[in-house]
Amino acid sequence: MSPLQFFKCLADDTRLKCLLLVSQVGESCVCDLMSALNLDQPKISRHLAELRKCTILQDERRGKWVYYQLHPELPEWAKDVITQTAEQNKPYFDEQLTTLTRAIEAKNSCCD
Amino acid sequence: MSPLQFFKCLADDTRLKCLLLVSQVGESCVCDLMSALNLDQPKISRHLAELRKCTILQDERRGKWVYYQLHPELPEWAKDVITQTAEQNKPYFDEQLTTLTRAIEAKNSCCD
DNA sequence: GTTTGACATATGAAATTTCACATATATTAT
DNA sequence: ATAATATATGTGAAATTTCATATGTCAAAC
Repeated sequence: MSPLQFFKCLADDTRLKCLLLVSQVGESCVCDLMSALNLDQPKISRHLAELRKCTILQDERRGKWVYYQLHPELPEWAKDVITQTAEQNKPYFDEQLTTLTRAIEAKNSCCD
Repeated sequence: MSPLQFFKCLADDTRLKCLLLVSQVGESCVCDLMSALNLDQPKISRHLAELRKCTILQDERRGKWVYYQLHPELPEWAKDVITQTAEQNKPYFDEQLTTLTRAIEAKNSCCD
């Protein structure tokens, strides 16, 4: 993966937030990202597809749900960029992270 | 500077290469970047202006020439992203770096 | 003060990206 | 087999970004 392609993927608000959220919580299903970001389903899905095609995220179907996580073969430098960005820019996605974490913990997420 | 704005700036081939080159050689004038990247003047200039407006690069006029360097107030995480990317993706801009370095060393750059 | 060289910016066209909406697919439940 | 839920994708329009060309600005040389 070229650095240009990588940064193009990070250059969109929806994709960047999805990526930072997933990197912080480990994995997330589409519906939880939907409600955390308060966006409609096709929009989330399309952006996740782009991250998937670039081998930045990996998807895994479990029953009706699809879970996304950082792709295990993502180069180290790219992983570092993502985690560094997440750690140092909490205000950018803090609100969404709180919503997402709360949903996961309370098991009141869509995936019950 | 928001991470989104930052990554949007890196999401263009010309800007990313300019940035990686400048980060590797310390500073560079516009004309040397022009010849290293083999691009016309307005194109380079416009992209440098964007990096300048985002406080990623800093410009400094010295006589007829304008020199660009990483902005000293760039947040650490952002500096790290740039240097990490540069170190781990040499093939992406190696050819241009060689040309640029050679021009600077030989003092046969435009700025004699 | 006119010219020359280095760089910046204005402008509209072209290319790219994003979007909303409709529709398709996959899995589970009935 | 049908329905319901979760997710993916096709499509053309809208928004954004990039580009080429022309022109503007600034500093040094004459």
